[in-house]
Amino acid sequence: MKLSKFFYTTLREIPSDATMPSHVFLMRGGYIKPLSTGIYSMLPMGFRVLKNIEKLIREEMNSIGGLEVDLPVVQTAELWNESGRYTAIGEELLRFKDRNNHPMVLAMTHEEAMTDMARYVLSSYKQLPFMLYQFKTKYRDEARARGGLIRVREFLMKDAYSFHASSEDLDKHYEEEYQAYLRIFRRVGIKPIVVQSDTGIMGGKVAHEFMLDTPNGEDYLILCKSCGYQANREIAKFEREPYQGNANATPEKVATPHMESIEDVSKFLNVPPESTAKCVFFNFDNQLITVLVPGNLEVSEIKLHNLLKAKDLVPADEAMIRAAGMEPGFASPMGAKNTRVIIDEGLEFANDLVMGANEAGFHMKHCTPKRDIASFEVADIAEASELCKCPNCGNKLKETRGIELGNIFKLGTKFSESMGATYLSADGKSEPAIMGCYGIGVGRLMASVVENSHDDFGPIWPKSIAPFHVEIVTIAKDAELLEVAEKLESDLTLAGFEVLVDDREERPGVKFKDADLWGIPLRISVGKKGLVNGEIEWKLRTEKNFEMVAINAVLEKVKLFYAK
RNA sequence: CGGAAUAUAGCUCAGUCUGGUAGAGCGCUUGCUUCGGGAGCAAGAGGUCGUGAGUUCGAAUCUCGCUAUUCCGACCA
Repeated sequence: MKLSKFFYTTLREIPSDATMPSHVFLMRGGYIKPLSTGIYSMLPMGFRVLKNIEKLIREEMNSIGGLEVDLPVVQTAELWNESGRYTAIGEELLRFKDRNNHPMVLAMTHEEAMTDMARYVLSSYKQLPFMLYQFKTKYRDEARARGGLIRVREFLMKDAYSFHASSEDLDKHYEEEYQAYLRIFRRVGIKPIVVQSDTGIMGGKVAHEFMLDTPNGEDYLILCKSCGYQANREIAKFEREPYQGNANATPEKVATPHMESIEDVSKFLNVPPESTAKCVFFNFDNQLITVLVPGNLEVSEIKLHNLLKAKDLVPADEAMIRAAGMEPGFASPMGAKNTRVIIDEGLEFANDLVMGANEAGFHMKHCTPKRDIASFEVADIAEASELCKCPNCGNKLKETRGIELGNIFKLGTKFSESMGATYLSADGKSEPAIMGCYGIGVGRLMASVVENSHDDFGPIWPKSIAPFHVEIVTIAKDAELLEVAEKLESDLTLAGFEVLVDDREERPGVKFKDADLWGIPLRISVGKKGLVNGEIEWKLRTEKNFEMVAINAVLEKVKLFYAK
């Protein structure tokens, strides 16, 4: 491909709205073009990378028995009603009406459509198991798209769904998917952190997320360096260390004027934060939920969400709190009425705590929940942090941030049951298929590769997905140089390599800067000086310096380079 | 959905406070000179100053509404 015939652009300056490296370079290199918030067009350069990633994922899906299909993006509300998700999902699901006034949706994922396809064909246990996958546009009406391709509204996703006759068979396939995912990420140069994750409104039980470890990540991960426990902070468990003081001391009211935060109170009373109890209020279906966690920790809204099976959970307003007999800022469930009280596991056996006195300007010392709170439920509702210890081995936990590259998920029978994807078992009984689902965001992976592999000048694409295998740059406008470049191009192309020739009448500096933005693994420069000796310059994108190579040795050397 | 900000040439931005002929750099076109990490000179093309009202003799500039975009947070199979 001659650059003069290619459709491309590069930006000299950093787009004003780009902050993350992947966003900056994908814009500057002319890979993507924004069309609206979180909606991007792919230019030829970007599309080539995307297609290469797609190809690589396809190979791995086929290698574990996947069969590629294609499902519609526009679907009926009716289909989504079958699974119950038409009402269960909030505004993230884009709803609209067609000309006949039928309610429709833009698919944000394809469990329903895939289950629909499965039930059309499935009738006997003899057909199981099978795994179907596709590369398909998803639309999610994200409240806040950000970071270029990292979090978008419309995106390409590989989504796979497997169907099984037994949970053992699902387990077996789940492991195959897990290994295939590791291979996919390794092939693009990423070593993911695999964490246990929330199963959310998908139903199901076990789920893992594959995360790129990066400070730019949106997800918080909790890791144990000694035993390998890894979980998304949303659901991470940790060992509780109930505060133990003087178990026999009885509650005593103390003045704490204007001390509304845990930090203020613990400093003022000279007690450690973990000896206080943080009281947080939520409104769940107009019922007041009072949550109590150790003062040094935060409430995990995800855990609470899952515990309550809540769709809408919002902070309670002051009037509601006062109506239950509590005083915001100085609150505790002691003596409270008309509220459901949930306390974290870490407080169940704690004693001698400082809690609110439900009177402005006062707290109570020496409180023991078991004794002093009339009735409560105990649950795991505090958020893990670096202050906590590993639930498995008791060592100190670490926190890091990550970008979710993909997830795998044991769905179970949520969809097959509600939608009737059943089969007759060997003993003639009708059974719902047991399902798993497995997703990878293709565009997000493309951006993540850049996050993971770039320098100050641009992306450094791995050989597996680079937009071209080789870029040939002519160093001066000279017919002879172009002839050599063209000869190399045709030799390499015949050998199956994809070659970009920068044949522009531009100064070398311009060409080199652009080459860096395109991140092609191998750059061959054809210049007058080298040509005298029948040599070209061989430079890897990963290296700073180049070496001289005889023109007639180039083809073999390229083959060798790409064989590795 | 809360908080903050921005909207002027293809891109990055100045001009707005203090109303009076639409600006710069880069990019683009043409010519000349250059030619190894985003060259120089010269001449050009390119903008209903997001949008709608209002104030004014006069609005990019002041006032109000709307829209879009970005950042922080909330939300997020």
